[in-house]
Amino acid sequence: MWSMTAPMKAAAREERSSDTSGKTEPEKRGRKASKEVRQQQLIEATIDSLAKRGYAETTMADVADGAGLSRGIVNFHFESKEKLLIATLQYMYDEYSAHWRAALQKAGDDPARQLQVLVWADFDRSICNKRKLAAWLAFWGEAKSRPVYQALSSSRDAYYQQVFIDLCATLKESGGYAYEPQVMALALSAMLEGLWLRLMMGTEDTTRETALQAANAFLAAAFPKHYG
Amino acid sequence: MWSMTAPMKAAAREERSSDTSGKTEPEKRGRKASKEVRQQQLIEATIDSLAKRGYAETTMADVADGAGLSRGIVNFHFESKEKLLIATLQYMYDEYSAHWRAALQKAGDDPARQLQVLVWADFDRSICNKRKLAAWLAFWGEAKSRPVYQALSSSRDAYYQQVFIDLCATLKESGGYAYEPQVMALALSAMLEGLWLRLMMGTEDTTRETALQAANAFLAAAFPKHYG
DNA sequence: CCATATTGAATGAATGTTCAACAAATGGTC
DNA sequence: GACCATTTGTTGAACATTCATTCAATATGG
Repeated sequence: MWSMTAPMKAAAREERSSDTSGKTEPEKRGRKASKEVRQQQLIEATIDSLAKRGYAETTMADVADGAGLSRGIVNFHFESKEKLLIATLQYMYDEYSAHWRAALQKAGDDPARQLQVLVWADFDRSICNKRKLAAWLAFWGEAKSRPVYQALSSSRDAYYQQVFIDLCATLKESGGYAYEPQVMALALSAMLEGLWLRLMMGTEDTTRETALQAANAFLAAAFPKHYG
Repeated sequence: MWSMTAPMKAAAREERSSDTSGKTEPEKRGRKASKEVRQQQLIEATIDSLAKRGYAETTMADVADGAGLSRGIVNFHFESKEKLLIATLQYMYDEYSAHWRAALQKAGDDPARQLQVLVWADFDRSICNKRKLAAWLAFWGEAKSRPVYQALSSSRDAYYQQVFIDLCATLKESGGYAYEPQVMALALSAMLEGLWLRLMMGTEDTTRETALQAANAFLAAAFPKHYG
């Protein structure tokens, strides 16, 4: 439903876990905002709640409170709690998707640079912040037992993976490497997800900077001719 | 509480998601089993439920049913639902911990072989199966919002990470590599967790075999003198 | 004034916890 | 070994709470 509808506007907002709700926004807030504005507001409040309380403890009341609205409002805009959560997941999926596609677009034609840019995109502040990562992880935890989530829950989808494979294949040819592109692409994308996981868990020893360092070390090791 | 108490017995059982409960076990089952047996039985039923229904939908009734016992029994052996879940997480943590330590013990003195063995241990059937992985992910999804889980939820703890760093440092010296041991250790362990994640999600393109292939490709790229 | 949005109390279902009754094991005594 | 008392384990119904959902009343904007 909300596929690709202005996801970057929200992305540019970065972390907003400190300000408790959308109240401070310049949008008309008190009552009678447009449908789209209210829905996005509620989705953002849902992400807040997922990040703060986890999936299991996220309640409709908490979402409504977080948005500064009344209890029944969520069932009006979204039919049920389940649909709200699906819409939220779709929203994050679209945002992530649009982000790496835009980055790739601007990267130019050099495949080595394209791969580098994709890695950077993963650790961009607009995507890779505690709030969003926590929300992703909350969904992942429920994905296997909910078929509806499964398709959307891996932010890196089949197409993303294919782009990785193609880039690895191109680099292999131009650099004369020995690996299988498919295998190396899996190793690389798995490492990116693993670094996300570390950041989500919030262990002190992993920051966005050290994660990026690790990713670069991997690139240098796997493609020494290109990133030496 | 259950730290290190015979975790391998359960590990050897492998996947048991098909047989619905512990009923078929030769242990005395009908009534009045020993405290430890009942607790382990309930923990296994909890893992089943987490894997099948996810964290949010796991109920005390489902756990009791899964173990073939009555409703009130869980509150007798564990004081509350929260304590049952913590005990379950502790149980899995201990099992994982004991598994890689035992593998490392048997690996001999060659650091290259030790690292290889640690990677293999991660994809051993007793540890790396759908049931256990799903349960891990269920806990991870709740970890950031629950301080109690945080320490136990990263199966790979600080000590594990230090072992990785030390091995990377040793290999760097003997192979004359350029990377920073700490950074490469992070990249490697992140990739392992990322591969787990892929396996948990159950996407068709990643199996235990392809995951192991990817891990080996990483080792070969990062330590060409040792795994060429 | 009509369509649309919003409120907040009422409702009912789901679920964790408690507990009194009951059953099985244990151990001591004859 | 038989008997009984005590401890320990188990059951299932009752209870209290939390929460998603519904909806009649109300407010808003066009």
